[in-house]
Amino acid sequence: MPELAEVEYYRRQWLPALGDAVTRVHLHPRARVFRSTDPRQIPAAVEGRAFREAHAHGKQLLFRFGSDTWLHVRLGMAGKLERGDPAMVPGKHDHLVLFTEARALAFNDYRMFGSAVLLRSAGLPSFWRGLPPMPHEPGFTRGALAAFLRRRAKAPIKAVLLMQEQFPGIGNWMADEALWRARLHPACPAGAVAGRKLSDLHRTLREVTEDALRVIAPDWSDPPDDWLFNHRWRDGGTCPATGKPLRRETIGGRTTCYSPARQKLPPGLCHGGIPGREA
DNA sequence: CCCCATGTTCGACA
DNA sequence: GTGTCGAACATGGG
Repeated sequence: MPELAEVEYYRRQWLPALGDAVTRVHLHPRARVFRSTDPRQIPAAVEGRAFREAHAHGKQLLFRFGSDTWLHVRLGMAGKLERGDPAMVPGKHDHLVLFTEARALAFNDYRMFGSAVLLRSAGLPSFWRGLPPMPHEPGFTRGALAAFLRRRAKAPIKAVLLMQEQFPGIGNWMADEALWRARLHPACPAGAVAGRKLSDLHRTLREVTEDALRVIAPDWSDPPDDWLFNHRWRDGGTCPATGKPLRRETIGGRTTCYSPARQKLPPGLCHGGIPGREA
C-alpha cells in the first residue's frame, strides 16, 4: 500500500511509544523481510533499550533504540506498522513485534516485499542523511527536476516519476495524481516536459505531496472526490475535472489511470509514442 | 482457474 | 557503461 503519506501515517502509529523501553521482542526469524539482516540479533539489540526516534523519508522508515541501534524498515507493497496493547498475540504475518510495558509495536507484511534491517551507528546513518529531498522540501527545485527529466528524456514521464532516487515517496497513485493535476499525458517522454509544463509538474508534485500528507497521514482519511484518487482504481471511472471517461493502461510497467480529455501528448508525439491498446 | 494489486530488484537485451 | 523492459518475489481478493 504505502507511498509517502501512508508511510508517515504508519510512523505515527509507533510514535506514542517514544521514550518507552522495549521489554520483549517477538519475531519470525525466517521471514523474507529479514533477508538483508540477521534477525536473531534483534532481540538482544533492542531489549532493555528505549525507543528514542522515529523518522520517515519517502517510503523508508528509521527507528532508533538506545543510543546507537537503528531499525530500518521498508513496507514494500503490503507492509504495515500497527500498535497494540501488551497482551497482543502476534498473528501469522506479524514478522516483528516490539513489546513495551504499555504497548506492542508490530511490523506486519503478508506479501513480504518489505524489509527490516538492524543497523549500528553513532548518529543518523550516513545513507539516511544522503537521501534526496522529497517533493515538498526546499531542495526539490525546478532546476533539479529539469536536469533529471533531461537525463531520462526518452522514458515516459510516468515511469520517471516512480524513480525513488529523484522522487522519494512518490508511488503509483501519487504519480498519476500529479500528472493529472498538471494535465500531462503519462506516456509523454520526460524530455518533452519543459517550460510551462515543467513548472506545472514541479508545482503539482509538491501540492500532491502536501495534500496527501495533510489528508492521509493523521488518520488515513479518504481523499476528496475532486482528486483523481477515488476514481482511478477500477475501469469505467469518470474524470472529476472534465466529466469525461478515464482510461487505464499499462505505462512504465504499472497500471496508469489518466484523463485523455485533459492530459494530451504534445503535438508531434501523437503518433508512435503511445503503445497501442484496444478498448 | 484467471487476473490484479499504493514496490523493488535482477537479468536480459539494445 | 547506459538505459529499458519484463519477470520474479509472496499472498490474498475479486
